[in-house]
Amino acid sequence: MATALPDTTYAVLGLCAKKPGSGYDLAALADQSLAYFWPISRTLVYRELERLQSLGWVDGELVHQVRLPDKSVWSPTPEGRRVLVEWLAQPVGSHTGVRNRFLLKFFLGAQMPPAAMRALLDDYRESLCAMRGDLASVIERLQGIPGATMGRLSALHGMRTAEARLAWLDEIEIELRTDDRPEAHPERASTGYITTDGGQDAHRTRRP
Amino acid sequence: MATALPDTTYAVLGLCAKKPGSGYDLAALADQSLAYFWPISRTLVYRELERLQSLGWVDGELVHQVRLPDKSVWSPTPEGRRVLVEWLAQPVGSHTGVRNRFLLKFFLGAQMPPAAMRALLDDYRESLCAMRGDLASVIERLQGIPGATMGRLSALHGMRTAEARLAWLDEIEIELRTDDRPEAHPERASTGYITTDGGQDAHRTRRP
DNA sequence: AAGCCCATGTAATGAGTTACATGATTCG
DNA sequence: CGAATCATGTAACTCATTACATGGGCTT
Repeated sequence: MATALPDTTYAVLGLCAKKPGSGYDLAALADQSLAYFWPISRTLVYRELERLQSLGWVDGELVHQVRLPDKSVWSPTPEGRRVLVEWLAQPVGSHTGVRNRFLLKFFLGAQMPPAAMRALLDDYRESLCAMRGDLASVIERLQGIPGATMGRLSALHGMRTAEARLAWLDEIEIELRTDDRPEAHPERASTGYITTDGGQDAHRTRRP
Repeated sequence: MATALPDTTYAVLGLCAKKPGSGYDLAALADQSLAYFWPISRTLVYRELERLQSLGWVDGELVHQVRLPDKSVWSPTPEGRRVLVEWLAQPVGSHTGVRNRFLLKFFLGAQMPPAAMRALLDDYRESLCAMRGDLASVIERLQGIPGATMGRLSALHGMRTAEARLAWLDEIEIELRTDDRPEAHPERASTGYITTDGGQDAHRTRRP
């Protein structure tokens, strides 16, 4: 078997399976839907369509337009639909390489002056609130619209996540107010790393 | 101002600010801590150290060892500490390009036969349970360890997120059992996209 | 006249991964 | 004797982004 294709390839395939369209169309649609949890740039859409075509998974129908440029409307081939369903059915696994910029800063943030940490947390709270609000209005709008179920439930997933993280902010607020942060002096502190080896600093260089 | 450096550069800088060490050490530490929310491969650590050195943000002290290979122990320069704090203080923004492989499949999953959707959800639940369990034990172990506060709270962030998503699974279970999924027939259905334009399919090609 | 929309790309750059190379030491 | 650990890389590759190019039509 050849090297596994990137998820983005299947994402584009899935998009034109939902609704056939030009590369431009699909990119615009991706930007309004998948972008929340799987951003794809316009250029990449074209590249993936090229690949999908060479794999025989999509087929382009040239559509002439009078006041607009001609375009190719892409839809999946039967084979394309088959591999899409196959890919969808494969388990997702837990380590999906999720990157969280906030946590990165938060974890390293013991170095920060308290005021900066304050600002970081406030900023995070604000963006979570905004996200919750946005998603709430999306959900409300999609209520009862046939065929919008998956979109609405995806938005709900994001909203529940945002809510939980806001609750987390309240939860840690108490703990950080006690200002019990010994790691503010890095040279003397334990690393505080999330390890599974009993709390000792692992991978210490063995001394001769 | 030159192009912004990737967050990973600051991540490595932050690591050796927490605890100076060889590239090997830092990679191992990253693998036990940051890997949960910011994975960095070993090779990349070396490349970033090189860059950090050329920027004058870290300094390497050569340490001779008798039974082990010599190594360079990296620590941040005063300038390095300054830019680290500066970077930490910058707001994180909401759209951090978070990718969620599960949501990608879930959203496109209207195409799937119900059994495959079932499998996808069960799989997701299982990995969330595992994650919650792992993080719970991490948190318990870090209880009361001085200097482990940030690590513990980061783990708590992950646990709360996992809990909320498990609750989301329960929440949607009811809705999906009704089997009201008109988008199972893509050709006839609305796209169900998360848009902000009033629920109509946007970017339709204007007809002449 | 300026500027956006539709439509399709090219080119350059950069981030990140995986596989591989090397070589001493130490553990089972 | 083989495997793992410590230590530092090189090489090749791929995903993804950003900037740029082109050009007709429509809006203000």
